[in-house]
Amino acid sequence: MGRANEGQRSAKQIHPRVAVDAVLFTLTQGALRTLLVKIKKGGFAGRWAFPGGLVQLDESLDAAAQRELYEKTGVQDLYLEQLYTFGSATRDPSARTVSVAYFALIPPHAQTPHLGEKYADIAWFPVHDLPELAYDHNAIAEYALQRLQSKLGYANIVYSLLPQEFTVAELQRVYEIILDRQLDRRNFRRKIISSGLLKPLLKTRRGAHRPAQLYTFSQRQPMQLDVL
Amino acid sequence: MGRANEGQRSAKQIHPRVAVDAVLFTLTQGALRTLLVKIKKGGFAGRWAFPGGLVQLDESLDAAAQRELYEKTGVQDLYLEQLYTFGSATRDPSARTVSVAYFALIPPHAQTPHLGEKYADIAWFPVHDLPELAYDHNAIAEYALQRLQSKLGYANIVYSLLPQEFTVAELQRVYEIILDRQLDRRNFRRKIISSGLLKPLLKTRRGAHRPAQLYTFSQRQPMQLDVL
DNA sequence: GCAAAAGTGTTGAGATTACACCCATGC
DNA sequence: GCATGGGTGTAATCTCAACACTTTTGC
Repeated sequence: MGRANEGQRSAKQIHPRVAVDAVLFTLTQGALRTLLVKIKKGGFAGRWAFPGGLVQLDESLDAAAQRELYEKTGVQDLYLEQLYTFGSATRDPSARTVSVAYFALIPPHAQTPHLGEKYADIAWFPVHDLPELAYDHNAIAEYALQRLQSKLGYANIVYSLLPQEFTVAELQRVYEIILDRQLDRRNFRRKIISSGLLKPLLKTRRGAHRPAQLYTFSQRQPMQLDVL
Repeated sequence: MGRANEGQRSAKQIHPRVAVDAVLFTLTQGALRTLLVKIKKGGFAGRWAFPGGLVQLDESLDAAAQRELYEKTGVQDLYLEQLYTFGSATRDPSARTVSVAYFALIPPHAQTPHLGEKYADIAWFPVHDLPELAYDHNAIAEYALQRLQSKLGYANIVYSLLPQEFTVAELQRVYEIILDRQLDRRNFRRKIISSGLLKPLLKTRRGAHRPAQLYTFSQRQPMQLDVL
C-alpha cells in the first residue's frame, strides 16, 4: 500500500468518489425481486438504478452498506455481503466514482420501501425482467444474481428470506425460484433434513389439505456447508 | 447509486483515497511466496506490506492493478483478479483509504522484482511465514490465500505459475504446495488428464531417470470447470 | 543391476439421480 | 369421496478415495 509516503502528492490529488450500491433481493408473489430507485437529476434522470450513496469519511464500507439498507427498507441485521467493486473510469460520466456493490436478502414482510426525497420513485422489480439501468448497474445485477445462485449451494443464506416458521415445501419453492429450475421433492427433503439446518417445531401448517410439518432454522447465522 | 444528484454536496466533500493493493503469488524453491515491499516513511516505516498505490482519476481499478503488477515485476498479461475491497475507516491511520485488493499468479522465471525509490526494500516471502504486516495486510494475505486455494479446485488458473512445458508430476507438485497437502498420484493424473486441460507434446523430459511425458496447457485463458 | 521417478487399474463406499405410491385433511 | 398437497423408499449410476506393482532410464 504505502500511501503514507505519498502524502505530499495525494494532498494535491483529487480522489475518486467512493459509493456503495446495494442489491436487495426479496421474494414476493412467486418471483425474486430487487429494489430499484428512479433517479431524479443528472444525465441518468428518469432511469432506474440500485440504491446507493457515497461513503462517509468516518464510516466503513460495511457500515455504509448497512446504512443504505436501513434507510431504504428499515430492516437491520440481515444477511449482507460485499459483492464486487466496480471501477471503470467512465462508468459515471458526471464524476469519477468507484462503486462497492453489496447484496442482501430481505424477508418478504416489512416491505414498505422508503422513498426519500433523493429519488423520484422506488419499487421492486423481478430480476428476470429488469429495465435498462443507469450506470453499469445491469452488470452489477447480473453479477449479484450469479453470486446468489451459486452461494445457495454451499451456504445457508436463505434464512434471511423466510419467515420464522415454514414448511419444507415453502423452503423448496424459495430454492426453485432463485435457481430458476425444478428440484426433486424427495431428494430435496432428504438433503435439507439431513443437513441439520432445520429444527422441526411442534406445530403444523393447516391449509386446504394435509397439514405440513413446520420448521425453523437452527442457525440464523451465515455458515458454510453443503446445502444442495 | 444516484450520485449525479449529489453534485452540490460532493463538490465540497473530501473523498476517501482509493488504493489498489496487489497480492502477487509465485512458486519458487518449493514454496508459495508473495511479494512484499518495505515501507520507507510514515507510521508504518520499516514494516512490510503488499505493493500498491493510489488509483489515478482516469484509470480503471483493473488498469491500476495491472500497472502496479507491471511496475513491480515487469510482467504483463497474467492471471489477475479482484479479491475484495477493504474499507474500515481506521485501517490507515494517516488518511482514510479504501483499498481494492487484487491477486495475481506470477511464473517463477522473470523474477527481478523492481525496487523503485518508493520503498526501502522488496522481497519474496513464503506465505506460511509472513511477518507482521502494515495496515490490515495480514487479513488481506489470509483472504488471498483462501481464495487461491479454493479457486484451484474449480478453475484452471495455475497456467500462470508454470512454464510452457511441464510434466504431470510438476503440475501435481504445484497443486500440493498451494493446497499444502499431498494428493494421490494416480487420482491426480486421471482427473487432470480427463479434464482436457492438458495437451501432450511430442517430447519428453529426460532427467536422472525414466523420461516423463511433457504437456502444455490447451487453454491459457481463465475458465471455469471441475479441476479437482 | 540398482536406484529413482513414470506410468497404469481395480475395488468399495458414499453420494446423486430418477422415479411412484400412500396419507391426511378440507370441502 | 375426491381433490390437493404432504410424506416416504429403493435401485442404478456415478464419483471419490484408497491402494501396489511394473516400466524405463541414468549411473
